[in-house]
Amino acid sequence: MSITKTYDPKIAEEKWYAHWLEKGYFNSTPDDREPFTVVIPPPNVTGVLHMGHMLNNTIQDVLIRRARMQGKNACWVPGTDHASIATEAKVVQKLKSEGLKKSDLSREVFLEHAFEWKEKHGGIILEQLKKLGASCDWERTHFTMDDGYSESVIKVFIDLFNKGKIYRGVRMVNWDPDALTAVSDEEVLHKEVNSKLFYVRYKVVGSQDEWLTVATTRPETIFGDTAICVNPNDERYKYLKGKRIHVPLTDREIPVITDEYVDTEFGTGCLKITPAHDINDYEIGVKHSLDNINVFNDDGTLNAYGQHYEDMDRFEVRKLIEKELNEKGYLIKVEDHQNKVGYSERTNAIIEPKLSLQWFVNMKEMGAPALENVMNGNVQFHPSKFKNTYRHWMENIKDWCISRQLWWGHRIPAFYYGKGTNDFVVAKTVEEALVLASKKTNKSLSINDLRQDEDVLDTWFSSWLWPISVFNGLTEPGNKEIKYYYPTNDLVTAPEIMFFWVARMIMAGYEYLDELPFKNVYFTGIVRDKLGRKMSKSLGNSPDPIELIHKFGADGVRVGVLISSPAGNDLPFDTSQCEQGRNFSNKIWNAFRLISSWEVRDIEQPASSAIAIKWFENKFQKTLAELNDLYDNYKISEALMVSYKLVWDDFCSWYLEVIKPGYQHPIDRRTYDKSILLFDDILKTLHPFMPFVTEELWHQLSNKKQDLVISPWPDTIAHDEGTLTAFDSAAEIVTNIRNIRKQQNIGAKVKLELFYSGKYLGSSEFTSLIRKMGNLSLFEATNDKIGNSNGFIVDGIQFYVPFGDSVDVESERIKLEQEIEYSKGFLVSVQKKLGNERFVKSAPSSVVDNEKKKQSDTLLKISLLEEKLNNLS
RNA sequence: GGGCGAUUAACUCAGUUGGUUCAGAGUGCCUCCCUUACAAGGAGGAAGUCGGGGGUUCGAGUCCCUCAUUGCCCA
Repeated sequence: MSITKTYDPKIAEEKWYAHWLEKGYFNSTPDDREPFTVVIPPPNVTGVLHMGHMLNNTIQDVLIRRARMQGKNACWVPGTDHASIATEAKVVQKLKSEGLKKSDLSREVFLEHAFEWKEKHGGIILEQLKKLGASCDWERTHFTMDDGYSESVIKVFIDLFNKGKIYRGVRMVNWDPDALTAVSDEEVLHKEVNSKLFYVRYKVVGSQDEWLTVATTRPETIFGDTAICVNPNDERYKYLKGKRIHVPLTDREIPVITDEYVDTEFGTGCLKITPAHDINDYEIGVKHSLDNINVFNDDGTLNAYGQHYEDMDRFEVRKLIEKELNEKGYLIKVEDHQNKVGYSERTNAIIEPKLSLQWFVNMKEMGAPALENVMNGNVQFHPSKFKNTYRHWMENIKDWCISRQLWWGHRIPAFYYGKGTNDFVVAKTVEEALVLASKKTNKSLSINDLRQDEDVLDTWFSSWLWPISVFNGLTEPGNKEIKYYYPTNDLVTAPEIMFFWVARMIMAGYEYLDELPFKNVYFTGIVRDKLGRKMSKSLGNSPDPIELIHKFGADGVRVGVLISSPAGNDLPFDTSQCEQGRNFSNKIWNAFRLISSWEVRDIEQPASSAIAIKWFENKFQKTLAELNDLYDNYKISEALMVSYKLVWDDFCSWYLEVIKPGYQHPIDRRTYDKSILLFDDILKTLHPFMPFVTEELWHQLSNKKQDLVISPWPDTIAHDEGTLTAFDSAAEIVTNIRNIRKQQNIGAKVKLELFYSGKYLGSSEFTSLIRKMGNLSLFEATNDKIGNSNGFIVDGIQFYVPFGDSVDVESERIKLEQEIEYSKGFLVSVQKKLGNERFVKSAPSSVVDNEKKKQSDTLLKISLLEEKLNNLS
């Protein structure tokens, strides 16, 4: 039987994923076992897998696979969200390429196109996750616009409305002039930009030639000015009180008002107030009962108030109006200026603050338990530093604008029967609405008198119910599944989603089930490229995950993304990490190849093998305990590193090298059988990270009744620290011998003699191991001082390797002198400490004893080294 | 402008309540080796004033103050 020299992931990946699915290992139904539930942060239905998903989902899969092996009923619920704006934009774009305009279509026809799009592209990302090895329960796949799910969204809207927690009102919203919809505060990105500050003079009404100068970044909003505001404490402008001002380019006159809001230092200290187009101005407008003049159309062009600029874009107008103001003598000067401008996260359009009638969720009441239960640790954040950010946001939370002027999404279940702001009812169906409306108006209305709200709900207004609604917790309250799986265990997501989603899921949890939605939140970092830039499609700096999987194998890529991504830290990604992962797969593969090449016979077990087994069993147990601890603390990349070193350094470099029989020699059965069991345990602990190669080898190593994916996680038993330290001493001796070989240019095949003076007790049972690994012909105690030899000290014992033919006394002398010098320096520092009375008095006795031991050890070492030096000839 | 982090080797990060030779790991780098599992490999090695300064302490990478740099969130 020949086994390929390098591991080929493709075969194993296809074979085992299909097998796992066929066996239904990923499917979960409630039973007696402890549940372990993870709901996927639903990716955008139109999305394709990017590196962020890779990181995120690999972590979830690691957690889920380990829980499954721990005997828990692991349930990972996959799905997608409908991503209102993003999807609608894509559909609009697609229609445009076919010569169709959204505005020419009816809502029904548009939605047909949208669903068609979703059917075609919606499943891509989930299929990609399978390539990664994601062990989701695919039978539970949800979509936020599925019937049952939609029902719960509408139900929650109605319920919150009836509780008075949802209201409709005119507010300043963030208007996206490209997408033609409002977006929430969280969907606006503020960026520092270079702009201009225009100094424009306004004439005082009734004066001959009296002017005041206003500084503004937005001269095009001049048509919407309804007041000039100065600080009441500003001496310069006290005389203006009660006067009226003429707005340039118009025939309007506006009052001068005073408000402490105005910063006397900024610009001229005179602020023009445009309540319809700036949130701060709006608030001042409300306070001073100013008019609102909206000068923009929804698409960002000016309306009739803009006079001859009507229908021209706001930024075009800014340029033209600068020219006109200048020509007509209104413009005093223009300065360069830096300010922050809001951009739409979805379309990158500059956000236009706009007054409009929208639906809001009152956050005050619902925010309280959501804040409290994170701060008190009921919901744990990993790493906990994110609690600060969370608290800051929750303490300054604003009401949530949930209406979107789109068609793709859950249509708001409000039905209007008149023109008044209050002439509506909220109901699940138009029939129910009719009953309510008739009651409210005391008139007999017909269905034709009712119009449903045209808008849909923010996508997050559906996905905040995700941990509940994937188990039908709202449509069938108290059902078996919601009782079993909820609250879920871990949520894995990016910090940028903390407010969009995490906070709101917690709110929904307490609002509807009076219970947290998940116990732990693991925040991943952002995946960045070598230059530190966030990986994004627009920059084109993100590798295609599927191609990476092709190249390095799913296991290799999983290792690659995990190896340097501690929780909450950004992941500076480089494909070389996947290469490292691939190499690791290969290393494991070759360990197997070595073992499987051995001929097994019933011969005596070498002492070196017996001790190696004893050592590795203890080493494995110690590592397992560490591993469990790291998992419990969500230190996933550290857990991987610990596993990596266990395999590479301990198992391959030491254990296998010790037990490896000579070329074309057989191995004894005891060692062989034990090695298979040890390898099995390793595969178990590696499985969550590298599911494919481990399952493959699990079966190749020996006949198994059970697949690895559902095999029990190894039990922890006490380990013997003494065996481990004894091995470390032995290893140190071997390393010293190798060092001497290297320094003296002695080949690995040349046998050496090793002598030691003193009592070598610590590692006596490791003698045979040292002989084998050091390739020694002799290893014994001596009372003679061996002059011409290379030497080293381990555990206070002097070791000698007599010089062979090639003698280099001088280099050995230098080495010894350096070592003595270092040891003496070290001794001085120790003695300084011990000479300090206050140290001896105040430090705990264990620490003092330790220093004393260091002193005596070092004294011994120095005397040994000096003796050795004297014996050189 | 307000708030919260971070700064340890060339890179990415560990470092629990201050106390063993505590200055670590992986990668990279250097040297030697195509040795009979693996060159996607083996053996060995160099590398850091723990951002600067001050303080508390017998003792500080760890606690406090301050400055610098940098990141994130909010306005």
